[in-house]
Amino acid sequence: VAASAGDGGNLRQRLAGEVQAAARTLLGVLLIRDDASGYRAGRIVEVEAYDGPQDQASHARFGRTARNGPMFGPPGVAYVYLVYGMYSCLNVVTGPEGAASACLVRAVEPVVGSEAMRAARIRFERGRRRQDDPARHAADETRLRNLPPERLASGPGLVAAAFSIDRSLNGLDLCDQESPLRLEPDPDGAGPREVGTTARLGIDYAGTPWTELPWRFTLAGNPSVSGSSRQR
DNA sequence: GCAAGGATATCG
DNA sequence: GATATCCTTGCA
Repeated sequence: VAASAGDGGNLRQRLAGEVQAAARTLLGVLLIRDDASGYRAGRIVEVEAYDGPQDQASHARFGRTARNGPMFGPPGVAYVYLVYGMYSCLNVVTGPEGAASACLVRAVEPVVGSEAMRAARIRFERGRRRQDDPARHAADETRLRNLPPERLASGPGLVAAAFSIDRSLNGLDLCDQESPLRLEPDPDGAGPREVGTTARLGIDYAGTPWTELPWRFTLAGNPSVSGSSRQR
């Protein structure tokens, strides 16, 4: 990745450090989607840190594989993978090249284009089901049409659906202001804020101490943090 | 509590 | 090549 001028380069530099610091840096940063489905922007409010091959919760724990290649590359690049056969998850690669650390973007608070996000969620839900059950589709659409904006991207799979993210964006440079998916500083996010920390979710296989480390970071009290209805 | 769903890592 | 598992979600 070529060094780029301006904020993108600055952000990349801040992502190049320790993954926990990078995770805190990402909180409040704007995720921008600029494609044919409409401009969308949201504030990152929840991330998890994954710290390279020694971290037994990380995809890098088996070393470099066909899937996790971007994790070993330069910071500020997207690592997108498919989980549970149906949801894409967006990670921001962190640390110096070769470090294989990354942050999973778990929740985003919509700022601009929430209706485009809703439309993308509906498209995703339509395409998800193999059997075409019209009644089920109608129920899904009703649920999504009634969803409050702050719940449109309040989970890792939901972030991907709302921002039309799939593995075709794997390896994309998120710090390049020309990218159709990118990161930008939030001019309104510079104020005081409280960062919450908990253990990471969905990694029971990792064993101690990895399951217990407080490496999930949230903007405390933000309505778009995932699992407010089922907090762990 | 569990089904949906496909790629992945690992084993043979 | 087969199979257990997975950084999830929403409904029964």
